[in-house]
Amino acid sequence: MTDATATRTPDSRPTGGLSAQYQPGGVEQRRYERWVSAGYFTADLASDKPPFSIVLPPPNVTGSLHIGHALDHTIQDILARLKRMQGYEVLWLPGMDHAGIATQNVVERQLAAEGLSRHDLGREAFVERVWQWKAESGGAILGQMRRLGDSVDWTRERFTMDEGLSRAVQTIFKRLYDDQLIYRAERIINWCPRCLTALSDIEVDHSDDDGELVSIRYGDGANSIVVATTRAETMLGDTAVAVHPDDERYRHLIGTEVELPLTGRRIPIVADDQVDPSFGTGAVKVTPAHDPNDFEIGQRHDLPSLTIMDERAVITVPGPFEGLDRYEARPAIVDALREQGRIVAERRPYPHSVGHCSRCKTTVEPRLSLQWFVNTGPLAKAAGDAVRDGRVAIEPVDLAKRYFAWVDNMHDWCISRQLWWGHRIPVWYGPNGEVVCLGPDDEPPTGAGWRQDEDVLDTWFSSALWPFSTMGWPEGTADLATFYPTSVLVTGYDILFFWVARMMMFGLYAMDGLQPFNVVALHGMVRDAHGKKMSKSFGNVVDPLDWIDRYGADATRFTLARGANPGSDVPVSEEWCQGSRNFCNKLWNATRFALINGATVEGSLPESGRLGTVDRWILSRLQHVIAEVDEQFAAYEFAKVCDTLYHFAWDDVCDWYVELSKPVLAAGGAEADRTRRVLGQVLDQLLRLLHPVIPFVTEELWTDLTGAETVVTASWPTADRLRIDDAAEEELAALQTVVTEVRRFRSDQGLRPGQRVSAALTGLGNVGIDGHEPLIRSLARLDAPGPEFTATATLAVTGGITVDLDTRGAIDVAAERARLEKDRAAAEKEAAQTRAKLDNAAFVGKAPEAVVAKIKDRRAKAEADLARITAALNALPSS
RNA sequence: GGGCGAUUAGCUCAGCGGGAGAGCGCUCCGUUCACACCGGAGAGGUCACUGGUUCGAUCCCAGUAUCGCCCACCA
Repeated sequence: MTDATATRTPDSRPTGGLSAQYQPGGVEQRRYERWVSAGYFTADLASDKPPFSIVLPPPNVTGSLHIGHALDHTIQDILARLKRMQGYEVLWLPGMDHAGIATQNVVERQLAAEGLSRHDLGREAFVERVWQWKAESGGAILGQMRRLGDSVDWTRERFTMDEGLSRAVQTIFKRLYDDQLIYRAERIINWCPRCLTALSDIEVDHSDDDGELVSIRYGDGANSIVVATTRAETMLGDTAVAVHPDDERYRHLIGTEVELPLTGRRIPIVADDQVDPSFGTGAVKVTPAHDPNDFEIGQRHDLPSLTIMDERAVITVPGPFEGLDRYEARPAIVDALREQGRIVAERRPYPHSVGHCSRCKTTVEPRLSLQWFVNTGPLAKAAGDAVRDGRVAIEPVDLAKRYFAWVDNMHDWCISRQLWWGHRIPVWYGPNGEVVCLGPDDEPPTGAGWRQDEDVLDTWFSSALWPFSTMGWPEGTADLATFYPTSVLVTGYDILFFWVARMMMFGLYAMDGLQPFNVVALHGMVRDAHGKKMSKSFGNVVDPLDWIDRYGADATRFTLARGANPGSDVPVSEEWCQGSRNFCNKLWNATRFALINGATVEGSLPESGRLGTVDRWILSRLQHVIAEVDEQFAAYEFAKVCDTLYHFAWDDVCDWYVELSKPVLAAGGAEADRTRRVLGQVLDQLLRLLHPVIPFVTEELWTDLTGAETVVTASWPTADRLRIDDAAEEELAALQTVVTEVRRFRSDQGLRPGQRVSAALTGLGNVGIDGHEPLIRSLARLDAPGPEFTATATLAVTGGITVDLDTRGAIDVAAERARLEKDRAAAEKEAAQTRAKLDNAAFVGKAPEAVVAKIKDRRAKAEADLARITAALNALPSS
């Protein structure tokens, strides 16, 4: 012991004698650096262990890790550390995402603060600037991961814009292009007039906004028709009015033309099934260039598409509205129409669903535009089938429904973005309309007039390759051969569509049908103590570093893991984090106690036959806990793992086993030696079990306890059936009941804990704990009856055990009577209930035998209790 | 407009066909030599509502109400 302590600072040592409190700060930093330098986290390709691999969902290089990342990383680290201990060769591959639009926005905002725009810098200089920013921001994120304790393989760190990953992007782009799964087309896409780029469908958030529904008369006299719209400004681009073919009101107008107000243009009235006759007037204005529905109608009827706004949603139609923004144009046009008497009805407010850019919240403008798309049909089919046929399991299974709903109804994916930060589309256009898609090793065409496509790819395009691009694809690397498919993907359900589905599509496509992961373990979002979403505006955001600074990484991790039920959101609060900190401290002190008292892991564990009940009991409990925790881990039930270990550590080990061991250790001798060995064993195993969740404090304690190098690579405990001891567990349960009953009596009687009371215990032999009378006396603070012993109170404990106490007038008879009467009422109720059940022939006839037997036991116990309590009541002196 | 989920102690949540649980909070007692980031004892719930199935329902089924989430091109 003294040898081991010599090299440590006193206040970070459990046995240092100074600190009764665990100080995480220094320990965590020191331990982490040692783990990394020792190479514990580096996956070894030469290993003959079975592989276990996880790729870290790459955080965006924008900004820093938030508490949601901390949850995501904690869960992955738990799995990585668990599997490492279970004998797998673990690869947990870290990295970051360039996060195209998000990062570009951040840097553009910085530039704006300097009064510059990206155009002032030019493309090359701007991209250079983003790289600089990435260097700073990325470094901060890596630092945070170290603070959390992430056991990632730093030698394999990747970035989505790395050389290698860029090759992967270009390779798969070309392959998809050659397979005609990528195409360029003019389509209605979601356009953000602020970010000035196209967006995919899932980058648009819909919300109900207040608008105005105006009804406008097109044409004059008998041939006029009234249309309703929330977007009056788009009427400048109308090229038709559509009605339902069966609508009697308008049948006579189909095929005729009306004059479009304010424009002097005449537009046709067409019949289309898509029109709902019951909505509004049953007549729809058709603006093919600015509405996805209208675009489809336009296609069916061969209507022209008139683009009336530029990329900033400013009206470009020559005339009085030219130069007006869409929101300025709307009232201006309504006013103009009103002047002409064409507004026949207005409804305001009129709430309707409007799409917003998920990045900047600007209202999206549907826009006809030439973009690149992925033909998702065959890819999505494969992605759905892989889950349907069980090759990929989604945990929890409920969320698979959402997954299917998405992949089975997927639209083509718009992948081009009018940004500068990202993977440039590897397509070149020639002077005579040539289009060439280049692979990574192809030389760009030379000669006058050739130019590369200006656009970059959706950031999720490269993310979709992450599980294999990070391992060296398209080269056939050893990493791929060993670690692909990855074992499990851990991520939040919020990016099931953004990322998971797309990794499935591209993984199956690029890796010849091999899925990117075998299991998708989805967790929820971190929320505040009242289940509310965390948001900056609400002021309830938790910074994980703040908690790590004040309570330690272990406490932060435990708090998150403790709330992580599969698929459900995780509420956290500072109070709970304090509770987790307290738990770590409890372990610290329990181990300190053990070390002070000479607990050891040396030598073999004595056979059960040589151990006392208490030792056999705690070892038996330990086996149950190991088995439970294994099951819970296998089901990704991290909250339950934490709960199981928390209660075993605190209740069984600290509150009972340590207390019960004190008199044994104090007595010394061979039994004390055996208990020192058992105590060492229990803590050894407990600390291993806890290590995946709280790696730092367990490392510190375990290495002290065992003298071994590290718990990181220690073996995972296995449950030993032979140590399960039902008899010992029953005996301990009885012992605990006796002690608790006496304590309750003392508390009810207002007897101070220090006040000695002599008592006679009888009936302990009924449950085989007569040998433990000294222990019971010690825990319940009961003296042996002396020569002048007089029983003044009788405690009837379950199981036929009686405690006669000599309280010498200290007893409050009225209180004791009240207490006993309460107990009697409870016993009576229980007796009556069980009796009624057993008297019910239907129950006895139909219920399973075990249930009936259980009820019989309960009745017998209740009746025995009743008899004893009644006797005790009768024995009470009349007050 | 579809789909999914939730409703259990003051708060946040487990549980789930046969005796209502945890953490935190609350009350009382405590300077017992691992720990006051502690120990001991306790209070607190007709398990949303209404029906049904069953010997038996917090748990299964149907409906109702409230809340939440996801998806959606109804002008």
